[in-house]
Amino acid sequence: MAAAPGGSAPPAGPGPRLGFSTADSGVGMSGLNPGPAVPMKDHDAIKLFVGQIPRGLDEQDLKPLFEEFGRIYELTVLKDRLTGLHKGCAFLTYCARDSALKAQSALHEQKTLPGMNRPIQVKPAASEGRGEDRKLFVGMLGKQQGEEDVRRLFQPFGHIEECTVLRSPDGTSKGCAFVKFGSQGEAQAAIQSLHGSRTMAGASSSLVVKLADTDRERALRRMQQMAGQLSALQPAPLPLGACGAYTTAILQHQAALLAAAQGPGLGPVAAVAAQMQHVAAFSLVAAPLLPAAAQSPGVADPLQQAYAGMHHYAGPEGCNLFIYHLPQEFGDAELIQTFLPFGAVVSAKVFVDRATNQSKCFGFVSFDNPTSAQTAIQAMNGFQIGMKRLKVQLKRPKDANRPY
DNA sequence: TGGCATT
Repeated sequence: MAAAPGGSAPPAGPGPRLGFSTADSGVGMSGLNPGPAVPMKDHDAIKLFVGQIPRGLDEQDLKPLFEEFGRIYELTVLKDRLTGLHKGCAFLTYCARDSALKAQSALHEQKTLPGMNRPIQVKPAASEGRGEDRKLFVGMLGKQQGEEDVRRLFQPFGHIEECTVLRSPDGTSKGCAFVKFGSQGEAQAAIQSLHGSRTMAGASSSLVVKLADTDRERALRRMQQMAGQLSALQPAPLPLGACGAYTTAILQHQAALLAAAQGPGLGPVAAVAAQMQHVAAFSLVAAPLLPAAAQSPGVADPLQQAYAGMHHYAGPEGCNLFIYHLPQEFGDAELIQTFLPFGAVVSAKVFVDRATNQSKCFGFVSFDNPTSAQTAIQAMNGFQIGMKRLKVQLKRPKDANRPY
């Protein structure tokens, strides 16, 4: 009855939104233009949670208490979704951020409403987050796009508190950025409208707009990355393991080839031995570093130097291979292991379909010198695995003309 | 026939 919204509202003009909805989520459409009939709120407005409200008070009763601090944009008493019972609390958004701050400092724990045992609570709603819920990670940007370009893109959705394009030490963009909005609603609106909506010039896929990692997620990601790099650098026990069969077959094949290439006098056994030494030498570099990594992952140490090679990707032209017809189950680590015997692998990447997480059965391997690349082509091009034969050739340069 | 990234 008193619940009828607008029942006693002023007949004309933009009045505050006094609702009785069972709003229980901070996510709303309030970031979008509410239209001419309702007041505008600032982009950096804060949604307040109001607690310790007597059950007898509805929006109209509460309005005078809060209006004292500024114009109200929205005031909603929370009701139980099923029973419709007053839950003793409300969400309150002022048009101006400043009003919310004033109301909070004047009211929070400062007075107790009639019939209540505890003082009123006025504080930012949990949905406002601590900043994490308003901060976006933006991926698949063009490398030439700077902060201003990103701002232009996100400006329509609200007040941008901070905008940072991630860059390598040399200043080149990593193709991603962080954008922090004034409110969670604005951030959500940007995600809805922009994620996947377009492909920026120079990007390989459509724009990514999502919530940024929390600190905890970031720490987890770090650990996973480190684990991945360790497993890639650490050759699996050769006769065993998930890809043992492949590795063994490949080594035998390589042994035969090398034996032929090196002429008489050096048989297959010696060739295999030479490769094992190569692999062993690699292990000697990696293995002693493992305990250090486990104990103090944050310390800058030789481990980071050992990995440094994996961070600068492109070898010069002639060092990069394109490999097609990889087994479906081949990942980066298997690719590295497969090509490690031919030289120092600077990077190896199997391409994965983003939607399905399945390998696309092709990838790239970069060596630190062209001779290793050529040796790898000679040894591995046409190498049969199951029904398929690997195609191993120099990667086509970016600007190469594409034959149909 | 790449470099899909997390201050």
